[in-house]
Amino acid sequence: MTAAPYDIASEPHDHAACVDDALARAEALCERRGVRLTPVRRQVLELVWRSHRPRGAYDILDDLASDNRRRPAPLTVYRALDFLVAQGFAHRLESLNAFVGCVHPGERHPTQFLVCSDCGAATELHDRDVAEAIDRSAADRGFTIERPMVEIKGLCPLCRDRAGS
Amino acid sequence: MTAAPYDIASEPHDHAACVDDALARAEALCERRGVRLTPVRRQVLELVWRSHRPRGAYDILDDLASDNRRRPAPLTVYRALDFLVAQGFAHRLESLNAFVGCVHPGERHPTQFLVCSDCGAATELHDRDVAEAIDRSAADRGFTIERPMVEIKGLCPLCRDRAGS
DNA sequence: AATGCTTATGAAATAGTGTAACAATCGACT
DNA sequence: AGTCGATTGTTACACTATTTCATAAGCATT
Repeated sequence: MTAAPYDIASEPHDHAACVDDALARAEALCERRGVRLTPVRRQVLELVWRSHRPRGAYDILDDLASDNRRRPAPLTVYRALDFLVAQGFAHRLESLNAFVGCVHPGERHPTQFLVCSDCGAATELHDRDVAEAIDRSAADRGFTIERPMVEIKGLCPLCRDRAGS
Repeated sequence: MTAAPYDIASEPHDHAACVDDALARAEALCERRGVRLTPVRRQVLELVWRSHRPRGAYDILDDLASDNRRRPAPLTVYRALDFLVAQGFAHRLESLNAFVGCVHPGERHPTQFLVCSDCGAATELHDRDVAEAIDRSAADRGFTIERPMVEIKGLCPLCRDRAGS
């Protein structure tokens, strides 16, 4: 039996399918929720999904500038990103000031990230034990959680192996 | 029996003693480690400790400008902050781009923060369960942790009660 | 004290990230 | 068509952080 692949974020895979899937899900969810996946928002979502590495707002802005005729204002990108995050289609990584597509759009579970400091890939986790430990810890202190933020920096298996060899 | 105070960060207390204590510990640790707590670094540490709310580098810079005759360059503050963080005398809160004094300088345990979105106070935790859950979660995926970052946004008990009443 | 080495600070410019304020436009519904 | 709310455009600005190069301060060794 071979080891299971670490994660889609750092394993080679059919990424075009990833993107198509993400766009299709977003479309469906917007329909259901009665919100609009406008061209700008759709395009930004696509750009966020260009890789599994978190991307800065200005990176995305540069892409928009080359894809389109005119360069939109930063605010345009930030507004689209705000929308995508609010709808759960993307996540913001506070420690990187960057954004990455959400692999489980629609569901709203507490999320953690493993961020590789070498290749930059960000792996989205939904670890119940971590979430519960955080809930308990906050509750013990009478603290009401609004948004727990867990971003774990380190080396992904691929980069670790590469460094070790 | 009265309830234990929530935390020094949001409870009234003798803050001057807090600061004195922090400076004394830093001094002792620098001595032991053979590194220098220069005037700039000392002053920045003091300013980081002006409250239990995380402070931005430019806030600190403004304070330096009014305390001293001349306004130092931003870099001066960032270098001092880098030193303080490296020595474990202060923490950087990634989600706020801000810095706060470390309540347990010298020891190097994994740290979590409860950040009140209302009053801004940041409470430093060292919760073993949270740390271990994170360690397990990363280990399961072959991920080597360098720096786990846990910043929990929400309402501290004081602000929650105030909001509720 | 003079030398050379390392560490720390100063100064100026610039890069990177994010928002405020206001105007114009679009879509859905009377 | 008219109206309302949501979305986008435009300009300017605020905040956060680093690059580059120069200077100075501490320290060990002659």
